[in-house]
Amino acid sequence: MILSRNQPASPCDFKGFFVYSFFRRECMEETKNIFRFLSPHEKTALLVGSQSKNYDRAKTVFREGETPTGIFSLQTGKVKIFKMGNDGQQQIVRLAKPGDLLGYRAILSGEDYNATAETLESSTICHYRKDSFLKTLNISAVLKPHFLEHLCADLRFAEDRLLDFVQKPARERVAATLVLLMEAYGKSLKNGQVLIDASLSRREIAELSGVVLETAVRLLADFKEKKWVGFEGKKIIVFDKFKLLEISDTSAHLVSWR
Amino acid sequence: MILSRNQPASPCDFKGFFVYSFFRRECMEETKNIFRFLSPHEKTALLVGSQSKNYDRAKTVFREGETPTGIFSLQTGKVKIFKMGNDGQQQIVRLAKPGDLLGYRAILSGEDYNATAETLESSTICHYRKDSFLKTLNISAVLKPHFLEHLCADLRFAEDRLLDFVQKPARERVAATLVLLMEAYGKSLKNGQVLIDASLSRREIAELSGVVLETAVRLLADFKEKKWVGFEGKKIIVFDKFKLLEISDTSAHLVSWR
DNA sequence: CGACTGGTTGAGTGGTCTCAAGTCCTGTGG
DNA sequence: CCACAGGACTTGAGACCACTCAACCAGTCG
Repeated sequence: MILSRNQPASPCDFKGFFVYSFFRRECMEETKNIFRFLSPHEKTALLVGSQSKNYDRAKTVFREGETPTGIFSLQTGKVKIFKMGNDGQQQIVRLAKPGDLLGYRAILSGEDYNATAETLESSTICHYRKDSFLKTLNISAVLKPHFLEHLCADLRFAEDRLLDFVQKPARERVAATLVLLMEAYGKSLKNGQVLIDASLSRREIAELSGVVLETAVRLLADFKEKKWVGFEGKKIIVFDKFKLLEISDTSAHLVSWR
Repeated sequence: MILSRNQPASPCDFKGFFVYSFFRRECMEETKNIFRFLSPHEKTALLVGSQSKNYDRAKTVFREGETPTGIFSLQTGKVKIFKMGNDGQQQIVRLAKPGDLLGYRAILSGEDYNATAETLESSTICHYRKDSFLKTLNISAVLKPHFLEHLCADLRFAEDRLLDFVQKPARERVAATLVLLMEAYGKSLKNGQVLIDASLSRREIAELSGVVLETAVRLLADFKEKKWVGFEGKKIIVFDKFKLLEISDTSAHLVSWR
């Protein structure tokens, strides 16, 4: 039901086994994630009921408070995971790129989603059914260690970010956001420049940085004026990534605002 | 080596098996944590090299950047886990109470500690050796699912807190800290009052809240003037927990206070 | 053409920080 | 017993960063 919220059901859904098998292939052979290391037997278990689906830009994959029906794998495209503050202000907590899994925390803890996932551009996402996934998790030797490690990494990331948000002023947080975007979606160009290959609105950059829209606009304009970044349509090119790294790591109040 | 940093080695260490067996009992039979559900065989594996140790107040259990030698279990006492910002400002990321495990994330991810653990009062802490723990993790059927769930809970906690810190003003963050302290260390008194049974300095409350010392002082004085809390020596009594919950606007899980 | 969305810039406000000057408390040594 | 040092805590004054509010511009879509 979650799947059908944003997209009409695939026109092929009713055609039975042949199409079903087609979905299975999409959800396994084109995937870059951990599941490609599963044994044939485990793959079979996992793929029961799996479905691949296309989403337009700005479509909701799952929503905070909903009960999960399975786990998602981002095959192509980009997705943001955000939480809604009680004043309506969104805070992006994570970015996903192809190969990333989505919604596994809710499945593993048996809770409802505590964040919302929305596509940043048109994306292909695979959905593995909850029972199939949990069954595979139990019989597989690689899956539990993988998720243990992955959760550890997520936790470290979240706690590092916590520190950043508490202690860093807006300027450093926006610089840190650009660094984060380089890591997630960056493509290296000539002479050390990096293209952030994602079309993010100013509001989304603000929501990543934990600042208000106008502040993000002003700081980006300032970065541009200083020739650290440039704008190419809706995309950002980083001219001086070392400067951004320096700013984002510098402690509060030592930065001069020339 | 970490263990011997704060406390001299136990005078009984050299006495061989008998004392060794004594440590084992302390590290298992008096523990409240997940390990009590292990089978005898698994317990045996886990307890190889385990040691119980007493720490005075304000002693470091492990330090950010160090390489872990094992996993810790807090038997009695209280411990804070904090990260150091690059301006020297500390940020407390978690509080531990008896039964909690410490340092498992570093072990599970194979990284160095990325936070420091320090006792808030004199505590008894058990240390299980890394190799013993990892071996037990592999042979046990309950341990991996337990840690998966636990990491999920930690991650949820960290992301919820991230949102709080970004979006909430100082007043709400300090109120949220008091709610957090009630959940961690609260003891119910008559007429719905709650004693926060921990001697925290104003600085520590500030570090929990992500505000500066003076701001924490001012806001606590304000809460006291409004008769929401009172001070009993270095401990805090919450007179009106509903008011604090309202102010902090937190989605606290309203746990029962012992 | 107007409505609308996304972006930009200006002005003013206020919350939180810094700095500084105290006060209270506790332990120590004379 | 007092004197005193040093730490924790408290309070005041001022600065400043980031927020809100508001106006405006540039596209785009109907």
